[in-house]
Amino acid sequence: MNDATRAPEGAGPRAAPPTLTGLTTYLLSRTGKAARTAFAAELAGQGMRLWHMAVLAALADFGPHAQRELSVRLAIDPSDVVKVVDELAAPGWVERARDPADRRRVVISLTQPGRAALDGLTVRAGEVQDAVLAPLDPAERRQLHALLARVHAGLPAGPGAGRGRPSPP
Amino acid sequence: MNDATRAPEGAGPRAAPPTLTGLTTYLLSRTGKAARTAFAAELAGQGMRLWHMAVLAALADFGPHAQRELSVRLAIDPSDVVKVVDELAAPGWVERARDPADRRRVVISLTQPGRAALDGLTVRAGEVQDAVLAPLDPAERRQLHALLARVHAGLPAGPGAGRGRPSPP
DNA sequence: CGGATGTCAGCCCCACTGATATGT
DNA sequence: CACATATCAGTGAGGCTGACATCC
Repeated sequence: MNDATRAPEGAGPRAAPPTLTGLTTYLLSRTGKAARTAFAAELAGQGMRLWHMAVLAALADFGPHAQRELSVRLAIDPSDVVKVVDELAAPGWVERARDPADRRRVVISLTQPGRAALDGLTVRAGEVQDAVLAPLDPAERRQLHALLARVHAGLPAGPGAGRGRPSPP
Repeated sequence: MNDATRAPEGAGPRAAPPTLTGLTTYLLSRTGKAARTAFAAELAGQGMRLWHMAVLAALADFGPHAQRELSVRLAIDPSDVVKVVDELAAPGWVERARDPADRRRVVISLTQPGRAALDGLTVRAGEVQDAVLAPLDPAERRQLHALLARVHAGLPAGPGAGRGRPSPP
């Protein structure tokens, strides 16, 4: 913002620009990406991806879902749900079954091994979180969590909702 | 975590799983992605991308950079710096010049139009941020910002740092 | 609605060129 | 000083992945 025409080589060449770090959304995006990447790497070691855990969590918390319900709840594209469920069904962590009441619907439900797997993943997630939030003490972590929860609750809707996607006529 | 084997379909089919929302890193990732996506959409309307603004900001805050310095500071791959600088140079927002002292180095500097463009983008970013942080009052926003700044400062390093990049011998 | 396929952007790795520094 | 070698900056091509659009 001033006449910083000098190149401050000795003044920290790897510091991020204040113009960016002054934006909370930038920090949000950066830290969020770091957290996501770190945990994705953790999952990759077990041949899994983030959506896999998300689906397991949704099934554990809310019981069986139709695939479309999963896509709505997790804000994931319906096209992509197929593969994720496929890959979760292969090791037997979820099961596809026809809804007895409405045989058109395919209901996905969590199996016991699936629940056990989710528990393991949750532990891993906690470890990664501990590393990411290392600079904060417990009280601050609770504070951060509470604030983020409110921001998260205020988010419009799924993935394409942040964009200019008004209700179609 | 408990015996939530009941399927509360009628209890909010678009609520996120508590197993996930209980993780601060999940909220971080989610809100961060929302912020990033929203602003990226804003920039897309002007034919720009996020890295464009990042480069402009780095140049404005710290003065001219060699491309490699940009790549280090912004944690962006050197290969990708080329295109970004290319696209910023096209409208005349930045200028390339060979360093006379070391002709390997190409020094990028911000032009006046570039600075003006950055100012405009900063305003847009503020608007998007205002929308994202709508649920929080000013004091809470400051709190959130301070916490995120500390987390951000504690992040390992650039892009490949989260992954398995041990120190070479 | 479930499912398959294709496109597009972002991120990253690698190989190549030219300039510089270093060693004999 | 000349020449060979190692090192580093910039550049381009390509691969992998996640998000989204389309069609059956």
